[in-house]
Amino acid sequence: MSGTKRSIIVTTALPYANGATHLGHLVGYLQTDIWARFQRLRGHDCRYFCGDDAHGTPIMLRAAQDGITPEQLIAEVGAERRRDFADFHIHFDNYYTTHSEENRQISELIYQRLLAKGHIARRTITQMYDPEREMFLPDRYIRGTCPHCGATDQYGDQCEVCSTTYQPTDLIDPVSAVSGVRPVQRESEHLFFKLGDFTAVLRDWIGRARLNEAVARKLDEWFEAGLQDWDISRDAPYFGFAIPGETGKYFYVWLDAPIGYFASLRNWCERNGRDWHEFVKAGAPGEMVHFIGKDIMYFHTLFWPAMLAGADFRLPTTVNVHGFLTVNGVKLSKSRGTFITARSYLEHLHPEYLRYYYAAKLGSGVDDLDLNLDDFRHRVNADLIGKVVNIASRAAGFIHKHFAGRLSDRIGDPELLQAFQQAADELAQAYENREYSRAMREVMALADRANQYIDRHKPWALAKEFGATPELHDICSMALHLFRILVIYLHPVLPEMARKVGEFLRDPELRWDDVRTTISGRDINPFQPLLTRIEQSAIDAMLAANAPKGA
RNA sequence: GGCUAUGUAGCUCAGUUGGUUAGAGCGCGGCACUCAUAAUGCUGAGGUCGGUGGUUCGAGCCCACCCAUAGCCA
Repeated sequence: MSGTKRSIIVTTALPYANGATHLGHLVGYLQTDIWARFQRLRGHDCRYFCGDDAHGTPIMLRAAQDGITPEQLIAEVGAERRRDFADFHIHFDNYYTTHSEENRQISELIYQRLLAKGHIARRTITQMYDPEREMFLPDRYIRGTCPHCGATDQYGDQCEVCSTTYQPTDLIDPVSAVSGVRPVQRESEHLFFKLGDFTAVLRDWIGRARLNEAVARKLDEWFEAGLQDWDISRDAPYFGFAIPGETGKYFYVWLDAPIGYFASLRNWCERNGRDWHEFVKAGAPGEMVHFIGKDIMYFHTLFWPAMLAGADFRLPTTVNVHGFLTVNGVKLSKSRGTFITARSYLEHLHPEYLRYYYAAKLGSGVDDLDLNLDDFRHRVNADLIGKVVNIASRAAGFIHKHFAGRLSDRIGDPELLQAFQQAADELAQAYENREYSRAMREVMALADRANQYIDRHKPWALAKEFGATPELHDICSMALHLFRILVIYLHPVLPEMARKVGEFLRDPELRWDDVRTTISGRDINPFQPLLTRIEQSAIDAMLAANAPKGA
């Protein structure tokens, strides 16, 4: 146990319950899972909550298109998500859904508190309406000609050709993407959350939240522009929660989505005999850490903390923002074959390859992460198989052949052992600060030193010349001590490998502080291959499975 | 269009408050070794740091403009 025991709630942005999990999704979940596993290995209470973001117009329309109910759609997608995440060894303490009774209750509670304190305004707005489907249309469901550059078939909010932003009413020849008819303008009364009421509260919170510098700069821009009211209602038909005291009005999906973190937590508490208030009440002692992508900063750094403050809940400890994934330098795109689904990856490649590769490239910033598939193969093969696993592979044979599987009770090179142990603090700091790429570099530098140690002492030559000498015993045992420490350092990233190594060394825990001890004199099990190389053919097969149809 | 970021060897990335010949890993060449999942060790060749112009005794690191890329504009 390192220092005081911390109580930490972590979340990753809830995935929207339509469409398959892809490798872009995994950046956030793996970043979070590694952080949460690290905290647990250190002995802290760290609980990871997530779930499906299940509401909104896209899900309603997608279900209608598939001829099923929204409930059926989100159940199917939810089952897939759980499998995908579990197969990547992402461990949630609870994976729930925003379409739940807990979420309804908390959403209503927060809304009513905001309403009672005068933070809700009403205003009539004009929106595009599809007269055939009898529904208001979100901007992205209106297509038309860009008023700025004249490009045809553009979305209702922004032109993909000239990137101008505009209102859907500005489009030339607008068409409903749902029915194909020309939408009409129609008035409707909407409810607004008065975000500006929380300007001082938010500024104060941001000063304490240890946000990334780039994130803080972006926030400054938003503050300078002034915080505007947020439209939190949508008219029927809508798949979501009805707003209490209103007729035909529903909470906008983004209102109840972050509340889903609390719903997931509450559901877990109810099943584990805990009171969820102890985690979320104003002034609650523990930490609450959100991991999100850079596209949804506004929701998590302004709307969400303001809602919490207005409804007398605790505020987040911090919000960690990551960038987007590119594959071979281009963004995920079905037509370019870079939209690689989690499932297709798992059918051809081991999940821990990707966990390691992402870790090797993730820093604390908002930079995008490139999955370069050639680099991926070379890097994983060189680091994980060539360097790390190889250490055990080259030492274990001697231990079993000459020493009946028992390690020496002497330490071959105390100074080197100490150097490995002393890396713990720096590596812990790197994990804590989400500088995983730094941590991986340091671990691989240590792995190099372990291989150099073996080369310098040439156990194969000693065995050939002198047989089973104490020196041979010490050298090979030493290599395994070093290997064990490396695996502990990699444990948050490679939990399955750590488990296998725990069995191999008959040392099942392999927690962070175990680097301080050794397994001198212990009997170990025969060495089994822990991880095999990435073959180009596996990558080719995965790419073929995601290739655009007809290409 | 505005804003916030990013742009460093073939690839992926580090580069602390501006200061001697710009670093790492992978890949590539050479040598050694053969215990190991052809893995390992030693060694070498590759960048003038997106572009232009400034500030400074001195800039990858500051300023201006430009180009490319990403996200946001609720």
